[in-house]
Amino acid sequence: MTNKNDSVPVLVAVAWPYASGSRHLGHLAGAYLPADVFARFQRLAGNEVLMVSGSDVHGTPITVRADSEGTTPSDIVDRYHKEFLDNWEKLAISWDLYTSTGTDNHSEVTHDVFMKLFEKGHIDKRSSEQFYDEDAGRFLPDRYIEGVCPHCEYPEARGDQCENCGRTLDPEELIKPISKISRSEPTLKETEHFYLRLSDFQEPLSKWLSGREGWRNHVLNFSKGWIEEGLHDRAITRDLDWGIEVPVEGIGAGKKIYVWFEAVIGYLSAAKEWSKNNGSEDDWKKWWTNPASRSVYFIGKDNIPFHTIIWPAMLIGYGGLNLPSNVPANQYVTFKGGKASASRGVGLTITESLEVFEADSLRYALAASFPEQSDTELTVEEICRRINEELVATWGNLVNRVLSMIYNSCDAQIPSPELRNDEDLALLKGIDQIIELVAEEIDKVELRAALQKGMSGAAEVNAYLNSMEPWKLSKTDPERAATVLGTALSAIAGVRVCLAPYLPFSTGLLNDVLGPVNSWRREEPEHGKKIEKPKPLFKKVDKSLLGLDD
RNA sequence: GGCGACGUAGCUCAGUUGGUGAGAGCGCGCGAUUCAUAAUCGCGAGGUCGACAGUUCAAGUCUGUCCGUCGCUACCA
Repeated sequence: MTNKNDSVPVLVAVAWPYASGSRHLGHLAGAYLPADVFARFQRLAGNEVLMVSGSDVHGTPITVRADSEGTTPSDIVDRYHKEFLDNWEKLAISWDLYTSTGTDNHSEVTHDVFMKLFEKGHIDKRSSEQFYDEDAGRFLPDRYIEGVCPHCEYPEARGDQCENCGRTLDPEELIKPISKISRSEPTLKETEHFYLRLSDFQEPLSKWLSGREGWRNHVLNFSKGWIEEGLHDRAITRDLDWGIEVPVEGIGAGKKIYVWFEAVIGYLSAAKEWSKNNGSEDDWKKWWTNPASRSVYFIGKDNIPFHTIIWPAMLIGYGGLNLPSNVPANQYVTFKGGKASASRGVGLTITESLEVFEADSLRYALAASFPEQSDTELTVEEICRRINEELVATWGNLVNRVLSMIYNSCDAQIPSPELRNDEDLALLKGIDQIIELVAEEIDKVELRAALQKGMSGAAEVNAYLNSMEPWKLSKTDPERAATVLGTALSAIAGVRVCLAPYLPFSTGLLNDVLGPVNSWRREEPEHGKKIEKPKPLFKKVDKSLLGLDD
C-alpha cells in the first residue's frame, strides 16, 4: 500500500458540470462524489492530490436557455455556477480548484493547445454549407432550425433530432426549415471551419487502449468500438457568439471554438490556474509531465469517448503530457427505470436533495449505490432506507452506544488499553485488516464495495460488544468493562478511518474525542481523556415528513 | 436500423481468466439481548442465475437465436 515514502502525485480530474441547469443526483453519484471519495482517500494515504474541475460555461443549451428566458448566457452561467458552488460547499466536495471555462487562463491554454495542434497539422481548415439566417445575420446551430420531420411529418422537428419520432436529423433534411430566431427561412451559405484530424490518431489510440489494464470493461469496450468503426475528423469551430475565440487571423468574424474541444482542456488549464494561485507556476507539471503521476478521470458513461478517444488524441498530438491512467466512468443512476434528468423532472436535483437530507447521509446513500458496474435504480425510499437502516443503525448507533457507556460508566474517561486480552486484540487486528482491504478497493475505484467493507467493520464491533456485554461487566467487573469499552472505541477509531473519505462531516464530529483523521491507519485513542456527553452523529430521516414524490 | 450494456433471492446489487452444494445488504420469520437514535447480535426461510439451443468432463461465467430494459448514434457534451 502507498505510504509517505513512495508518495505519488494523483490528478483527480472531474467532469465539468454544465452550467445550463441544476445538476441532479445522477451527476453527483456518477462523478463528483466518487471523485471526492477517491481524492480524500489518496490524501490520507499520503499521496499528493490535485483535484480540479469547474463549470462548463459554453455551448448551445446555455444559449438556448438564455434565449428562452429572454436573458443572456452569462446570466444563466452565473446563476448555475453559483448554485454549484453552494452544492459543493454543503457536500464538502474537496476541490483543490473549482473554476470555470470562462476564465482568461482557460482561453489562453485552449489557444495554446489549438495552435500547437494546428502547427503540427492535426487541425486543418475546410469549407461546408450551413444554414444562415439573413434577418438575424448569423449562422444557425442545428437545434435553432425547425421544420417538418421527413420521417413522421411532425411539424416542429429540430435540426438535430425529431422529438416526435426520435430520429436524428440533418437540418438539410427538414421540410420547410425556418429559423427559430427570426421565423424566416434560412439559406444555405458556405462557411469555413477548423477540423481536428482525429483520423490521424487511429493507430496510436488503438495501441494505447489495448494496453490499458484495470479499466472497467464497459469503458474499454465502448472505446474500442468507437475506434473500430473508424475515427472521423470533427469540426472544432462553430459560427457562434458565445464561446472562446478562434486564435487564427482571417477566418472570419463570429466564429468560436466548439465547446467539446475546449471543455476537456479544462483539466489542463485548471491545473495551470491552480499553480499560478499557489505561487509556483510550474507546479502543474508534477501531475502532467511526470510519468510517475497518475491521472484518474471521474465521468459519467455518456462522456466516455471524449475522455478515452478525443482528449487522449489531443494530448498525443500536443505531446509531452500524461494520458489518462484510468477513466472509471460510472453508469447511470436511474429513477423509475429512466436516466435522471433535471430538465425532464426525473429524479432530484442536488439542491433539492440537500434541503431534505443531511450531507453525510446523502453521501452515504449515494456511495452505497454508486452505479459502478451497471445502471442502478434509486428512489427516495431507498435513500431513506440506506440512511435509517444502515448508516444510523449500524454505524451511528455503534458510536453512540459506546460513547454513552464510556460517559456513564467510565467516569467519562477514555479507558486504558493496558489490560486487553486476546479477544480484544483479535477485534483490533480484524479492523486493521479491513482498513487495508478498504484501501485496496478504493485505490481500484471500487468505492461501493469499499464502503460495504468499512461498514462490516462497524458490524464486527457491534458483535464484539454483544458478546462481551460491557453493560453487565460494569456492575460485576468495572475494570474489565472499561477495557472492553476502550477496545471498542479503538476499533471505532479504525472504522472511522475507512469511512472518513465518505463521511467527512460526521467523521469530523468525532475529532473532539478521537482527534482528526490524518493518515490511513487506526490511531489509538488518548486514554484518560475526558469526553463530553455524546450526541448522535446522524438524524434519522422521517419519511413521512419528506413529502417527496420521487 | 447500427453500436454498447444490462436482465442473478421480495428490493438494490456482487459474482476475477468456465470447476467443490450460487453470494452480500435490506426486508421477512424465529431466538437472544437491553448499553444505545425501538438501535444490536445469532440462526433460518427464499433463486430451475430472462428464454431456447449449442460448445465442454464441467457454464450464472463461452457461442448463437429470441424476448425484455436502458443508453448512445457523433450540432448535448
